Amino acid sequence: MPEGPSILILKEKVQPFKGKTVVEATCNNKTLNVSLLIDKPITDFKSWGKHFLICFPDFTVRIHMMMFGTYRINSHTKKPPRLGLRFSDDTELNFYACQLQLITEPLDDVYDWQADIMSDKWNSKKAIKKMKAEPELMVCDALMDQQIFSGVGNIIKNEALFKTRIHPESLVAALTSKKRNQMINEAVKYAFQFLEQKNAGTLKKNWQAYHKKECPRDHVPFIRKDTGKSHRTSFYCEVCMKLYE
DNA sequence: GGGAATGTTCACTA
DNA sequence: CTAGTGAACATTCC
Repeated sequence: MPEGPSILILKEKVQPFKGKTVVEATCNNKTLNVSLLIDKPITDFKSWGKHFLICFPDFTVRIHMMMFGTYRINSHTKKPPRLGLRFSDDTELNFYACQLQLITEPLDDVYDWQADIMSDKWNSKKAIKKMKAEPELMVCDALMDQQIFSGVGNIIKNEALFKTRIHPESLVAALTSKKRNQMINEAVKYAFQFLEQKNAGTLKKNWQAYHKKECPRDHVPFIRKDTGKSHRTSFYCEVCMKLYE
């Protein structure tokens, strides 16, 4: 479910609920005091990378889908939802297997919108600055760092590195500035392609690296390895992807 | 049944 | 104190 583009799709789908007032709210664990939501209007939906934000007048409910989160709009599954919202016109929103958090601070104090790769406030110069502050970071970890590239997940990481021919264990400081800029631009570009392809149902079909067995360029087996301090799986080709170190 | 997977945080140890 | 490890959560598929 996660990765930034999927959250944008969710945000788009719930637009009809903007302005509706919650008449009933349930939570299948104790992570959110749902009585706070009763009779409160949803003022907006926002997102920051993988965070989905339901805004109310005086607070925000943060939903993180983690690995397995799902949702249903105007329907539900057999299991009680982690967060279930019902409205007076008999419509409902249900979220499952997700992490909930109440945010009472102003969102501008909590989130650096310029770090969200899919936001129109995205600022690549700021990301470069953050990368320069951690020169020993491997690029696989840098891309997955939500404070630098909010919204990037393991799929976007693998596809962007393959397309730009950068070995995932390359060090940030060793990249040429040209290569670094290519990597950043490709991550952003692919995130939007991800969005389009997911909507078209062609996402998996278009993967060139993620979970692939061999390199489509060189037809040699991909290396599949836990990389970096994040220990997330990378799929890469030692023939065409250069290691900068 | 075991293992893996689009993710993150926290407790614990060396 | 810090870096690294393992656990925890939760779901579905093979």
